[in-house]
Amino acid sequence: MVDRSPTLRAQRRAETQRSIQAHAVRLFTERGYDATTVTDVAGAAGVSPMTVYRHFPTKEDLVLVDRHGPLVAERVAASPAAQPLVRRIGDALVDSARTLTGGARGHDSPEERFLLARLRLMIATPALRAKHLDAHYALQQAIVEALGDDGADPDAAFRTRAAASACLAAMHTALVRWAEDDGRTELPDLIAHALAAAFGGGTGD
Amino acid sequence: MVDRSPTLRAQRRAETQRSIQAHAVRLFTERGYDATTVTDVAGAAGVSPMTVYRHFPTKEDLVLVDRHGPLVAERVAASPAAQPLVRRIGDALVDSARTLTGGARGHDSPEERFLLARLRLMIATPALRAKHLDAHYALQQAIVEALGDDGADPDAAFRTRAAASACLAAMHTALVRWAEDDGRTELPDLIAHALAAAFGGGTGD
DNA sequence: ACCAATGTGGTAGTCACTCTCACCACGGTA
DNA sequence: TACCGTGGTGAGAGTGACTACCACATTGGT
Repeated sequence: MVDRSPTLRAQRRAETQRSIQAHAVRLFTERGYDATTVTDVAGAAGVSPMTVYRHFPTKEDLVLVDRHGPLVAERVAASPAAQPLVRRIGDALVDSARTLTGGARGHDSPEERFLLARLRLMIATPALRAKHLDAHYALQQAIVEALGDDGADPDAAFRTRAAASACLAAMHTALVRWAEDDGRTELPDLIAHALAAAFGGGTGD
Repeated sequence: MVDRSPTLRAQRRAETQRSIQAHAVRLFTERGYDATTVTDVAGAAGVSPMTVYRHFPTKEDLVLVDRHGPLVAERVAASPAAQPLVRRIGDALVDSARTLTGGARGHDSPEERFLLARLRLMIATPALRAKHLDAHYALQQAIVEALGDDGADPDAAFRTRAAASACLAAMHTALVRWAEDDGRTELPDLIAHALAAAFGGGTGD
């Protein structure tokens, strides 16, 4: 027999992980991030504080949004190499945001709303701001690798890194604005606007 | 009555503050940031842990470099308004770096070396990376205010913020490279290079 | 039915950081 | 000189994030 099943044990593990994060985000939005202890989260999820740390290395990771990486990397790699770097990266960021927020408004799946709740929590909570900025580091690395500027020429990697971090910073400005507007504005459009403001009018369609 | 004298009391306060930070930076560079406790720093400076927290709200603030703000703001405000935003901000960043690192090499004052030690510590220590990125937030705000885009048009402020954060992110890439190279490269030149990579060749002289 | 792997809980501990109370040197005033 | 108010400091207890070590139980393969 080929072991096709997700081993049922892994299923349980994934389920508790999902449960912990769901309860965490709920409590954070209800009481606030600082006012909620890890023990509270553990209690709400019906597990011990230990288990929380087994699944999420830090309290901040309970909110961290990590799905951008592969998506952005894929888009960047697929973008036409003739375009300037910031254009390629900028378009990838806008496209990814469009995908993650569900393209046009209308079909807000629960999963999608959960994603946006985490994102807004991350941006609106001062204690998480630094971590969120730091998270863009991983994204930057993913972009550099996707563009293949990683190995040979260190200067090419440096310049790619500079362009990527600049694009991500502009995007972050858009995220902050989006969180402040309480989501009334369309995130992809805001990102395109921020990129245009930083790199000139040609980046966001 | 306005108390005009430095009051000798304030002098003592400033002195202990200087002493605490000096011992902190020394211990951090010797043993590493994580391996040094606040109690260690307090002991080395001959004060109680309480006193450390009275002067520096967090352990991270013992290393934080805060002098860029006013300097960059001043340069940005003085730059010609005809230039595009990223050019004005970029030039201000390069000029400020040149000033803070002592222009040409040669006259490394003790104070200046201390500044650079803190800066390198800040960048090379993973635990401080997030804080350092977060510190650019204050810089970004200073730039927005210096450009006077703060009040009337919210969109102008947004675009300025996007441009400023993008410039700062590019600069941060240069800082990382500089720290990795152990200071062998000239910081202002690296910043100019990073800005050029992100915004096109016209930004760094 | 056995055994190893793995997810989990408990306890104790470290460290950053806060709060509260008391001390005392410094500052101006009588 | 004597007198207080202010402000920098110290000591202690306490909270919360996070870790290390050990024990227990369930799962998965033999």
